[in-house]
Order: sequence, then C-alpha cells, then structure tokens
Amino acid sequence: MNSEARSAKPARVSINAESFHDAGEGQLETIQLEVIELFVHAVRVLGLPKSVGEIYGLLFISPEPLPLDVIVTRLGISKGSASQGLRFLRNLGAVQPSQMAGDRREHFLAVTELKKLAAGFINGEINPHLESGTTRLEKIRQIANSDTSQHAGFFRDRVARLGNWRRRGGMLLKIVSRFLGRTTKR
Amino acid sequence: MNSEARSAKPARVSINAESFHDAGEGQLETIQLEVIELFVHAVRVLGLPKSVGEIYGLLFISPEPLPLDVIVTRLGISKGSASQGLRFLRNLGAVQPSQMAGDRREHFLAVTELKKLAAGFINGEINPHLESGTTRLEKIRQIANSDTSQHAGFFRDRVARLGNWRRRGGMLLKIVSRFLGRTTKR
DNA sequence: AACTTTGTTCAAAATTAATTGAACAAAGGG
DNA sequence: CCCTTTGTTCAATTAATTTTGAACAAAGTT
Repeated sequence: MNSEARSAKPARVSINAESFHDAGEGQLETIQLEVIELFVHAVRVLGLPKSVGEIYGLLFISPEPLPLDVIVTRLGISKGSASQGLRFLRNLGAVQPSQMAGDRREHFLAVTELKKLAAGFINGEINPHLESGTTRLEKIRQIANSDTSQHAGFFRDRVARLGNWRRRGGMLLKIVSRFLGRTTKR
Repeated sequence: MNSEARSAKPARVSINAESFHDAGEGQLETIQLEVIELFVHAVRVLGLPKSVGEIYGLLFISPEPLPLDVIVTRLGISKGSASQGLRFLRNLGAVQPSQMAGDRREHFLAVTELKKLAAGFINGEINPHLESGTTRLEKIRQIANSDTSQHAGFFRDRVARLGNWRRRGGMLLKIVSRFLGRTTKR
C-alpha cells in the first residue's frame, strides 16, 4: 500500500504536472510522465519489471542525477523496489552512480549511449542464457550421437540444425554490437 | 495436476503417470525430453509461456506431424493449453498444419528455417511494440515542442535521442532479417 | 554514546500470467 | 437425426513474478 503521508496526492505516477518550475521538491511534468510510461512499455517487451522501466525512465528524463529517496517519492514506489531496481540497472551499466557536492546520498544518472545499454543487456541478460544453452546443446549432441533408435538419423539432423542456429545467434550478437557501436549517420 | 519432481531435476515434462496403452508410439525418448527442455528455456528468454516451448520443442524433435490430442498426451498438458499454444505458433508461422491421409485430425509440423522463425517473431511480437512505441514517441515529441519550462532544451534533446534509438532499432531489424535470411557460412 | 540518515534484504502480500477443464460448436459418419 | 470426434473458448484455478514494508546494518552527526 502506498502510505505516503502526503496530502491530496494519492498514488503512483499520476497527477497533473505543475507548470511551476520545480525548485527542489518537484512534481513530474507531463512530458516526464509520458517518457516514463514509454520506458515502462519498453522494458516489458524486454521482460523486465515495470519498476525498472519507471526508474530508468525517470532518470533518463531528469536533468540532474537523483538519489534513491527522490526516486521513491517522485515515482511513488517502495524503497525496496527502488533499491533493487537501481542495483539491476547499475549491474547492467544503464545507470551511473555519482556523488553530488555536499550531499551524502548517492545520486544516479541514466546512461544514454545505445551502445552501452545494448552491451550491458547482452552481457547481463542474453549471454548467460546463450551459454547455458550451449552447454545443454552439447549434452544433447552426446545423447544423439549414441542413439541407435530408428530415428537416430533424424535426431542427429535436428541437433545439427540447433548447432547451426546457435552459431548464427552468436554471430548476430556481434553484428548487433558492431552496428549499435557506430556513431550515428546513415 | 502435474506435480511430480525427480530428485535430480525438476523436469516438468513428465510422462510417467499417463496412460500406458499407446498403441505404436507412446513415450518420449530421452533426447526428445532434453530438446523440449532446451526449447522451454529458449522461449522463456523470449518471454513466451512454457507450454509454447514444450509444443514447439516436441514438434521440432518429432519425425512426423502430430495432431493436437497426441501433443496433449505426450506432453501431459491440457487441451486448452495445447490449442492456444498451437494457435500462437501457427500465427507466428512456427508451425505448419498438414493433413494426413485417412485421418480427420489436423496435424502439425515444426517450421525449422531460422529465417522464417525470426520473421514470424519480428512481425508478430516485435513490430507491434515498435509501432506503438513510435506513436507514443510522436505524442511525446509534440509535448516537448510546446514545452516552455526551464528544461525544455533538455527535454527536446532527450526526445531527439529517443528518435535516434528508434531509427536504429528499425535498421537493426532489417539487418537481422537480412543476416538470418541467407543460407550458411560467413 | 545516542540519534539520524542512507540504503539493503527478504518474507509476506499483491499483482500478473499461464494453465486447466468443462461447456460449447462444427464436422463426419452411420 | 443422433452419436462421435475434433477442436475452441473462457471463467476459475494455480503458478510465477513483482512489490511492499519492516527489520537491519553501516556510516555520519550531535
């Protein structure tokens, strides 16, 4: 439950933007809310929790680095979610910690280079699966090679195809990295 | 209903308590179970339900096309799951219906060309999101352009970056398709 | 030292997604 | 027609994931 002791502002990323400029205690502007929503959808597609999208989106569309407690109050999520989400994003390299002068709290800044984001995602979320798949496939190949059933030929053919898929998948990741690494211009 | 686990692995593709009077082919071979498990992991990475991985995996590693009820009994899943999973796979073009002589039931065959699978996945699962994202981004651009706040410059910069990301994402999809479409070797 | 601030952890609760199974429809077959 | 086979649909159940919040720890302040 959202037990914010704040008056008149119930709930989550809601509320209408204040057109007054935010000195310290800012509400989110309309554009910020929209961008956050965009990221929420995007991370869903990538299979990540909503809170991760909210946090990254907020940092992406915030002019200065934000500390955890500000993230919590601006998004209306729990401290636990924010802490875990930030750890995830930091591990992926999607967010950069930074210290602000005269402030003990750790602040966070969105990393916005597509190359870095993609590299982090590939390393953190894709490669581990690819590798475990490779191991599994190796095991399957063994089984197929010692199979003597009626369908041994078929099985070996399928296993070969899986190997081909995996090889291409690996190549593809390299191509993707190379492509995203280029500096813009077509 | 399906709640048995071995000591070594929590394999859910389990066939032991099922009916034993399958005339002709009944049980799955070890290699088939392993391949199915491989696909279950793979589809999880893609954000698809386990049953879809089981069904596609079974068809991939089965020498002949299978009808729905055989899929149900071999995998030990419900008719509902099988029906929905097959519809999903058919819509994606990952599975091909075919009629067997003298059998009223519709049989299914796995489509195994990586190009076709990727094209189906891109069309069915990725493009719709990309498009809705594009719409959303257009809306955000409008808001940014009429923003007069202190941070308007920053916002417009961020929006431009999002546009850049999207453009690259689209290009990337084309590159992926082209790469996967060609026959072998690099 | 006692207190505050900052952030983490993790069991429980809430939420979201997947699966089941029974009801239903459509198509044959006799 | 009536019965059987085949397959779909969807409300209810079950499973999996995400979020919460309170307890805890570490570090700074008075």
